[in-house]
Amino acid sequence: MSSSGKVNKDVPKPTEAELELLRILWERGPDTVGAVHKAREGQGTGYTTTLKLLQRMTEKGLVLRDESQHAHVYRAAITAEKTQRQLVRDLLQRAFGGSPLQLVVQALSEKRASAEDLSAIRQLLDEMEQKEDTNRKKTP
Amino acid sequence: MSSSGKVNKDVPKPTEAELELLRILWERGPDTVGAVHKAREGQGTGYTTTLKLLQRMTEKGLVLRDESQHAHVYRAAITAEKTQRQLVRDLLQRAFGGSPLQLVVQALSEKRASAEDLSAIRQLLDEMEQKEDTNRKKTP
DNA sequence: TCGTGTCAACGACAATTGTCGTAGAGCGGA
DNA sequence: TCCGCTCTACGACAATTGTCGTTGACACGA
Repeated sequence: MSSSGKVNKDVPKPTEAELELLRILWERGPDTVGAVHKAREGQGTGYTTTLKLLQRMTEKGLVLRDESQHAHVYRAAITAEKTQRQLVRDLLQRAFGGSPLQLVVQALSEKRASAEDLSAIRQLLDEMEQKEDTNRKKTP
Repeated sequence: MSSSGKVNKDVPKPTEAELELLRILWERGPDTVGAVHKAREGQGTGYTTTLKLLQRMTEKGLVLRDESQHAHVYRAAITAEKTQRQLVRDLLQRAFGGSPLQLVVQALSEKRASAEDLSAIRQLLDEMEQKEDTNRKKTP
C-alpha cells in the first residue's frame, strides 16, 4: 500500500461537529465558510463557530484551505468512504470486540432497510463468499 | 414503541474510556474497582483513574453501585445490546445519513467475516424480508 | 490495641470541544 | 474617497474528559 502519491497522513478521528461539516463539504463540494454555515442553519450556532471549526480542522488536516480568494474556500481532505471506514472500524473495535456480525445485526434492525438495500447486501455476501473460496484455494 | 415496562431513562452516550469499562463489566459481571482496574492493566493508567471513571459513570447512570460492602461493587446499568444499538444508530445518523446499506458494506469489508457470520447475516435478511411482507399486509 | 494495607472521596489539572465576541483587513458602490 | 459589508484572525470561556495525588475511613491480623 501507499504506492501512488496519496500519502494521506494520519488525520485524527473527526469530532461530532467536525463530521457534520465534513458531510456538508462532501455533499456540496468545496465551499466558503459562509456557504457551509448557511447549510447548517437551524443549529442555532453562529458564523464564527463554523469558521473556528473549519480553521481547527485545517490545522488537523481534516480539510484543505484555498486562500487565493478573499473568502477562503475549504474542501474535505479525506473522502467520505475513508472516514466512514475509519469510524466503522473504530466502533467495531470499541463496542463490538471486532466481530462484525453483531454490528451488522444492529445496523439492519435499527433502521428498516429497503428491499433494494437487502438485495444489495445479499449480493455483497455472495461476492464475499466467492472471494472466500478463492482465498481458501490460494492461501491454504 | 416503549410498550413494556423497561423505562430505562436517558443515559448519555458512553465516552471511549467509559465504554471500555462497560465492556469489562459486561464480560465479567458486577465487580469491584480493583478487579475492573486489574482487567485493564497494560493501559498504564492508575487505580484512581478507574475509580473516578466509575464514580462519574454512577452519576450519569451508566453503572449501578452496591455500597453494602467495604469495596463497592459496580455493575452495568445498561445492556451491551442496548448500548450497541444506541451507538450504531448514532453512527448511522452522523456518518451515513441514516442509510444502513453503506454501514453494512463497510462493516463487512472491514473485517473478514467468518462463514458462520455470513450465513447468519443471510438468515437475518430472510427474516427481515419475511417480516417486511407481513408488515406490508398489516400496516399499509 | 496498633499498624498496615485497601479503598473511597475530593479536588485538581491539562487537553479538547463547541461556542462566541471583538478587532481588523479588504473590496465594492455612492 | 469614504462607508459599510463581508470575512478572517485571535482570544476567551465553560463544559467535558482522562488522568492523578492526597487524605481519610475501615478492617484485619499480630
